[in-house]
Amino acid sequence: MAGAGTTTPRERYRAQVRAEVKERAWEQIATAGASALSLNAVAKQMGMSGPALYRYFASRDELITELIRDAYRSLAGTFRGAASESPSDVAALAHALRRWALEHPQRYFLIYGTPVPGYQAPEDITATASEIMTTLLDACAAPPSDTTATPFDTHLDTHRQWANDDTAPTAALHVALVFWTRLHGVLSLELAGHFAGMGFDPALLYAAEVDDLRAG
Amino acid sequence: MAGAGTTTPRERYRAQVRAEVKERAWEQIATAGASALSLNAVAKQMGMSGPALYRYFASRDELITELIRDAYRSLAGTFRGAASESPSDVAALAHALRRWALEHPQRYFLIYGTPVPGYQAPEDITATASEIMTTLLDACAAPPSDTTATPFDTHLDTHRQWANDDTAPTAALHVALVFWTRLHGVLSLELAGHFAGMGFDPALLYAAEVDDLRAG
DNA sequence: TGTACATCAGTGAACGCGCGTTCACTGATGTAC
DNA sequence: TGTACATCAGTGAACGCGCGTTCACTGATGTAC
Repeated sequence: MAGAGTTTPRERYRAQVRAEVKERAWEQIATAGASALSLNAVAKQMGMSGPALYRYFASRDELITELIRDAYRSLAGTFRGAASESPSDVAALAHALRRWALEHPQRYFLIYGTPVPGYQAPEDITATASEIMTTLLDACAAPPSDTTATPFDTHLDTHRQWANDDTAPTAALHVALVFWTRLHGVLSLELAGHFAGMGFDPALLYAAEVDDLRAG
Repeated sequence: MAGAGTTTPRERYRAQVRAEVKERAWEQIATAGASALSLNAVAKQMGMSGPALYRYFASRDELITELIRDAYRSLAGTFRGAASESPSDVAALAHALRRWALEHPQRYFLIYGTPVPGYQAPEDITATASEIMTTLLDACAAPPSDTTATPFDTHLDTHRQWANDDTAPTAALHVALVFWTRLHGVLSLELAGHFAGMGFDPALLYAAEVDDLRAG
């Protein structure tokens, strides 16, 4: 009966408390920004004393790193789900990305927001990050159409370390990159509120950019 | 001789100290992030006591707001300069933007980085922000070519509050917007370090996106 | 040119605060026989 | 089923820290006559 998947009640309890700590931490980040995240405040909100949390996280830094890890995993999961549901469908990935970003703006900003100088993500996180990129690249593998190669395309062709896939067509690399930068451009301005009061519908701009990915 | 432009030695001194405070503040932001900015630390670095700075700034918040104001003004100035040097040249604006962003990443992030929840910029700052947009729109006024209007174009045509210019062609609105979102997409990922180790040259990707603005 | 006064820059002490984190301890939960 | 022990969650006190900000004060700089 005993196996790797077995969990004792205590283990279950620990996991539960850890999860609640993270939840409250996200709430706090949403309210006051990531830099204002405080273990003591989280503890208070859970009706516990500050030091109690040190049973669950070694330090404030570990908690934040864990949140970043979760954010990446959450996006990777969303991408994986969308890709398996609609294979080779770049637009499906694009809309999954937008839905995810609007649903979890704090997660989005923790990943793509202002970097904190000197912070270096642990290896497993960068691994998740590149899994995300791989999923995207796979979806772009079927090139949209035969367009003539631009100078940047020829550059990309010989600078493709980032794609763990030597066989990917150059056009796919390019599409994956502009997918990333263009959609991120719309999303980050939208989420940061820079479109507030401008009048147009960001969703339509986003959709227009998605359409352009094929044509571009 | 006495006029609005006259400055007493004391006024000049005040302006000088204020400027140095801001300079040190930018350094501190570059080193540890905007949220770590502290009046006391700035004072110490200037060889002064903490309370001394209250002669020059009413509060820490006022200093930060002033930095944001300066950042916007700096970008607006850069844009104005580029636009007057090369009128109607969107690519010139694009490269001015990139140069500015690479030269002042902290300023860039203070404007376009993760927003602090609840912060509302004072009116004169939003005015500078829209001056920036106006400069951009002007440069886009000469539409690149006669392309067929997309659904988003027709949407934009009736949702153009943001353009203080009812006469701007719809195509110009669209170009200005994607100028903004696409270039911001590349820049913010680049400055945040998300291209690190990927191997390709961000400058070429940026240039390719600039080229696409005409074609798109 | 010299004196009397007002202005203002900067200091040091002090306030209250919340933070991260350590530590010795209590009490509850689980384990072994 | 009951007892003896080990494990572990959580507490409260304490530490040192740096923060923003106020206040009474000193000393230098500028102004008026």
